[in-house]
Amino acid sequence: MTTFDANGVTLERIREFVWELPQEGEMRSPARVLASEALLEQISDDKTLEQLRNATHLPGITNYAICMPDGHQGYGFPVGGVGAMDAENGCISPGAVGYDINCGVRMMTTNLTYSDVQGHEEELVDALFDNVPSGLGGGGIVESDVDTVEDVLARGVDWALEHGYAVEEDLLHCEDEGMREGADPSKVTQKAKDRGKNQLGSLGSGNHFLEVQRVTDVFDGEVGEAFGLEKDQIVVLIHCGSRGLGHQTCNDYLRKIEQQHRGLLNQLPDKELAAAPAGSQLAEDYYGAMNAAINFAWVNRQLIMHRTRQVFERVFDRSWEEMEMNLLYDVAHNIAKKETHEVGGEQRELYVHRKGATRAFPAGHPDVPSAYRDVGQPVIIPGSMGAGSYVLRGGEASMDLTFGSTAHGAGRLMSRTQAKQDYWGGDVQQELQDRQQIYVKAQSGATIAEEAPGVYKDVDEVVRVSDALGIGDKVARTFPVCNIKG
DNA sequence: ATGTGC
Repeated sequence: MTTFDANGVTLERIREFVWELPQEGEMRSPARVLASEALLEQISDDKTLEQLRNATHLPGITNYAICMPDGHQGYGFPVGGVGAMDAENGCISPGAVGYDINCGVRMMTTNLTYSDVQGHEEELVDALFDNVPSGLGGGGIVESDVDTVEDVLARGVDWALEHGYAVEEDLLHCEDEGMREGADPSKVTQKAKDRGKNQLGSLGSGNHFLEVQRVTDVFDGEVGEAFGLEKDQIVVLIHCGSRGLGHQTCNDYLRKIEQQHRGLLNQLPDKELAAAPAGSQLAEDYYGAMNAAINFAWVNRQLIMHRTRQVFERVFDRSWEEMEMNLLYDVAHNIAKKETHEVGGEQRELYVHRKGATRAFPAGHPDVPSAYRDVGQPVIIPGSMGAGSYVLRGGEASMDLTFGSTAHGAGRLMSRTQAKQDYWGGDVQQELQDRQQIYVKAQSGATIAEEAPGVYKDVDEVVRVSDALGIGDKVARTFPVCNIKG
């Protein structure tokens, strides 16, 4: 049998791109890594595999703890990790959702082509940078009070529709139609709401960005047509999350779990995996608060998209409707959700944790919006700012292999600290412009260094694995035109 | 990811 050894963890090759860590000791399930050998090499000297093994200690973990092709180490649970825990006898873990609750991506299509934008790149990037709030701290598109935040937490994009920041079709092209059931604003702390009230409609920092892109390849014409994608078309990608509100919510519940469920915590190999037992009051409270933070993030991306439409109207002197600036889809890649999956021939209700992983439901699944039901849900996988992105569609194998999930990005190769030692923001920015005609504007040079293309894995390789496994199939590829970030 | 720590 072919094996792969790294950092005291031995993986067995099941078949191409499928590697298994057999169950042993205190593990409650085996673990699986979905990767090529090249991608495995890149996680062989950090804590990714150890964290994946630790995740199998969580109560109620079902089938396998799974690492997507873009996986890398995170807080307790790998980024690129999927863990489905029994919703009655298992648990829910904030560290397996991620600090940035409903960090996610949306893509907006247009009827502009690359030639319409060429020559206007600098004007466009400046206008976007001046009008879309970014960077650390406060200042959003909507300055709200705590009452407004509570409305947003409860209703999600429905709030944006009522206030003229969205049209009906935007809701239909969003997971959960932009409103998570079970959101309970009363379970979000006052401190979290205070942090969120002046951040509605802001990108934030780190890997968050707004990027104008052009479609360079359509691999599947039929699905491309269903998604409204054509070669040379201009699209806009928005990547951000729930800002300080989600971060505070994660932190608040980690502390509460540490206080109230010490027994379970002491059984786990890593304190960062802190989990609330399914059925406990705290599990219900976290789920209500997390769902509310999910709604906040959806409104955040909606407001940024609304502002982007206005910026394009000014730059191109046409209405956004005329430019057909429609939402293709919005995907969440840091969430947990109660879902029903077939396990060993029976239907089971599970808390599916996707941390740096994207839902990838195939054609025919009732949760895929009707516009895409025949082809599968759109999956958006951003690469680095020098590489562009992919649009996939949920693959037939995802329900069997990954609880309906695939990758969420290229995946980091090195820490932010290391990145700042290796790169200088201004140089990276200049090179992108000179060599690839990509215009980048950021609040901080340090952010550009931290997000330099060289700190990311090869998104082509990540997507190759997803496509080959049939969990997410290639539909189209894009390349950056201009990018704004924090 | 983050008013850039526990």
